Amino acid sequence: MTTNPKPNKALKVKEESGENAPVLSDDELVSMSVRELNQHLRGLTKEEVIRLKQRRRTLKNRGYAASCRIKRVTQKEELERQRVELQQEVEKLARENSSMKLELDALRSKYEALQTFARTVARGPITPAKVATTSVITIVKSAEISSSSVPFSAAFQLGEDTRGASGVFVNDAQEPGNRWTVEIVT
Amino acid sequence: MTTNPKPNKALKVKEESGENAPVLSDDELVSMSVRELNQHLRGLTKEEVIRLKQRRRTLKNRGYAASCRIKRVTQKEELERQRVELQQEVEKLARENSSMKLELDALRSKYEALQTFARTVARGPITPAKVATTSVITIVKSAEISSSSVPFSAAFQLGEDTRGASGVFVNDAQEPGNRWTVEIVT
DNA sequence: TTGATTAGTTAGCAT
DNA sequence: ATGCTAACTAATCAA
Repeated sequence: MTTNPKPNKALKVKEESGENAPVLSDDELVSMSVRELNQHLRGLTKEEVIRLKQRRRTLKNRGYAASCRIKRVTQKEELERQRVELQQEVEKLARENSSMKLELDALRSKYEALQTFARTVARGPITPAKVATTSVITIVKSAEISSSSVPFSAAFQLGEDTRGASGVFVNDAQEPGNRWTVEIVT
Repeated sequence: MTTNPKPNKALKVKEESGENAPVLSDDELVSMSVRELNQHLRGLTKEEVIRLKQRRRTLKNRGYAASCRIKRVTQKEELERQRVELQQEVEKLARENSSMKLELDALRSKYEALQTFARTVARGPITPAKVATTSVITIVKSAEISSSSVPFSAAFQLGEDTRGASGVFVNDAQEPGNRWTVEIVT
């Protein structure tokens, strides 16, 4: 009764109407416009009209149910697709992340090594008597409210009593009135 | 016929059997074991047995259909939950990523500056020949949010091309990690 | 009226 | 026999 109710009912209607030659098939009936349907309804019993309309409604519902199922599985597939996509993105970002972490560590090591070297070198030539400490000062331009600041570093040698320092720094676009933030690293 | 076939059928069975006192309710029938069912089947017509078994099957199927739908929506909710979770993870990783990128850039700048300094120092002591201009630099300690800052001045000699400078400055309580704002007056 | 959705029914497959 | 699922039907809701 579930798999093939169409032929049964179709035959029923045909027999009962028994008037026009091309008796309505399910496809015809379901895809007919209301106007067309009314034309086919001429000369039919009230009961027959009702039955035909009901069959049409049932056929329509069958289609609605089918599209509803299709929609359901489509949405599910879409969700699964997104899940795979997001998982891949997570993996990609995680890879980038760990490689950057490595790069950062490596650079830190290089930096510290260079720092050690710089101290060693600076201690020699430049008046060994007064120089007691060497510091690296990071100067960050802060013209506005941070954000697009151009970091830039310079090195200074501090005086013996840590109350004086001299050094050399290089920067670009050095203009009067500019403001910088200085971080004394060591 | 779809919404309430149970009471009808249940009554039918009751009336037809008309033997045992507690006529089977749907709940009883569907939750009964096969052994129990067989006991209730004693003294019934073959047809009645078939009908009862069929009703039991239908009731079971009703439950199966319900659990099937529940499973369907549960899976869908689970997929959506995972989607949200993955999206959050992506955002988190992206944030970590960009902050590390910034850190990396800053460290690269520091590294290059230190490199420049190291070359300068290694080349020999500060060469007075290059100094062309003298500037006064005001350094203001800004440990917190300005306000109680202690201004303090120092003098620097700027390089001829304004791309290099060397000088001496004095400050109080010079500690590693402090932050300063440097204003180049001239 | 039309379309979408839910619950119940049946058929069919698999265990 | 039991459980699950697809398709269908009817009921119901919304536009």
